[in-house]
Amino acid sequence: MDKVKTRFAPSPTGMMHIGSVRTALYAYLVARQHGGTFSLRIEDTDRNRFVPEAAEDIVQNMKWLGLNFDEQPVVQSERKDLYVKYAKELIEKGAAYEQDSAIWFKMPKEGKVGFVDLIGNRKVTFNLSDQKDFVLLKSDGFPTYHLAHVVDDHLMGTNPVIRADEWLPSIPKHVLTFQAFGWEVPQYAHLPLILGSDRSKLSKRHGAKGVSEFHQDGFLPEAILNYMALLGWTPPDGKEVISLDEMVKTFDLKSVHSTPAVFDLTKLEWMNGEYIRKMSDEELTKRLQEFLVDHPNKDKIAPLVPLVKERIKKLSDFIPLTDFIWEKPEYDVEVFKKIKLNDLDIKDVLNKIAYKLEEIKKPWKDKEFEKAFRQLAKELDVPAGNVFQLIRVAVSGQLVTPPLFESIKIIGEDETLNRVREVISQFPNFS
RNA sequence: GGCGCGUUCGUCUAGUGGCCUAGGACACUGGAUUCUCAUUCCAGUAAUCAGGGGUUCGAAUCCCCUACGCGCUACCA
Repeated sequence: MDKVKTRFAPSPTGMMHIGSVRTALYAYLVARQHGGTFSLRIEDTDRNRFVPEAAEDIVQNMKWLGLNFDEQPVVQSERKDLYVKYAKELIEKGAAYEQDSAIWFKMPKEGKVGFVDLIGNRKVTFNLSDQKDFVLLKSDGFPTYHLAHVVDDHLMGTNPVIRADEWLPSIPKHVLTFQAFGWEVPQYAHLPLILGSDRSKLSKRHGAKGVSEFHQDGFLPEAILNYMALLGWTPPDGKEVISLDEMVKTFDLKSVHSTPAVFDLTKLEWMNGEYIRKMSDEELTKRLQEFLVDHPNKDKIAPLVPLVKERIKKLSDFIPLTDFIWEKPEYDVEVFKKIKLNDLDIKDVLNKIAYKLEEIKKPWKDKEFEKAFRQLAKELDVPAGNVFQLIRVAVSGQLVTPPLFESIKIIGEDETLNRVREVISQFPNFS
């Protein structure tokens, strides 16, 4: 391939969709690995479906994902005159005609159009007898996708054209239009569709959200990119967790396959967790602070980061896991009842715990703390884990938390003791 | 209906005529570690390669047919 130039060309009819990330990514990778250019084109020629905020949403999400453009975005609605000019040129050339104040392309009725798709090296042939004339320029003066695609990609020098598989049936229109202008037909790569769990085209009803919603849910851009890349392509060495830079080196359009892939949120979550665990504590802290913009204690989270790192799959998981650190939890008797203490009285055990806590020398140390309560467990003839579990619930109100000793150190000796006492007074008999 | 594309474990996939009685990852199950959860580590369940015909000494891999799925069939993209 010589002078590679790719583009991502979404239409702003809604917020940027997760499925389009893969199209954008592949186009980006092809450009980068060939030292070519990558650009954005906003295809806003359908005024009925136009959503004003959508273009900005797309630009922001591409930025967040790190898929940077090499030039100013092309906005089709700003170059209406251009399409009118070219549509008229086709009339002059006898390839188009005007009817009902729209300009139509005249499709030949005989012959075939064939081309070879970069994906899967598929040779596809269409019989022109199945084709119909189609509109190039609508009566509102805006071009259809077909005209805009041919004009823009010729003018921009796009090669190869990377787009979704749903465009494949339109190939005869596009090839013939390029030829009518006397322009070279670019190479095409039609990417297989991304499907929902019911195997139909991925859409909102599958719970497939916009990119910015994944952002809000606490997904990392690198994990999203990595996961989406795997939908249709496997890195040569089979290693699935792979950075953008590595992808640029090893990606190959020819090894992308032509089979539609089902989007699997569970695997994306796993991938996100992999990236979180791989990060340094400092980096994770920074990312969490950026994510927790309105969190009142975001400046104090650093000591918690190593504690939660292995326990969160998404940045947002941090919140429910650490809420109890900052403020006294709401207690529920039922939660206490789940702890097995043989037939011992919960309140009785809590009193003993409070007593021990007062006894332990401050500042509390992990080992002494642990030793003290293992001994208490022995005295009570209860598994040590169950005693720790009681303390955990008394301190956090929850059965699942980050490691107890470290959490308590962050909460502080006084507050810990307060909470245990609070529980004792709040539930006189635990029944 | 017409045209087109596609079909390997539940999902993403490896595989381009013999290394495949089909390998990996996610998920799931069991076990080890453990103060809960998680992480980590081990082990396991799971595809007669959509079905049927060929070609070949030999096919998941090549050819044909059928079935099924999806896409397109707009002055939407």
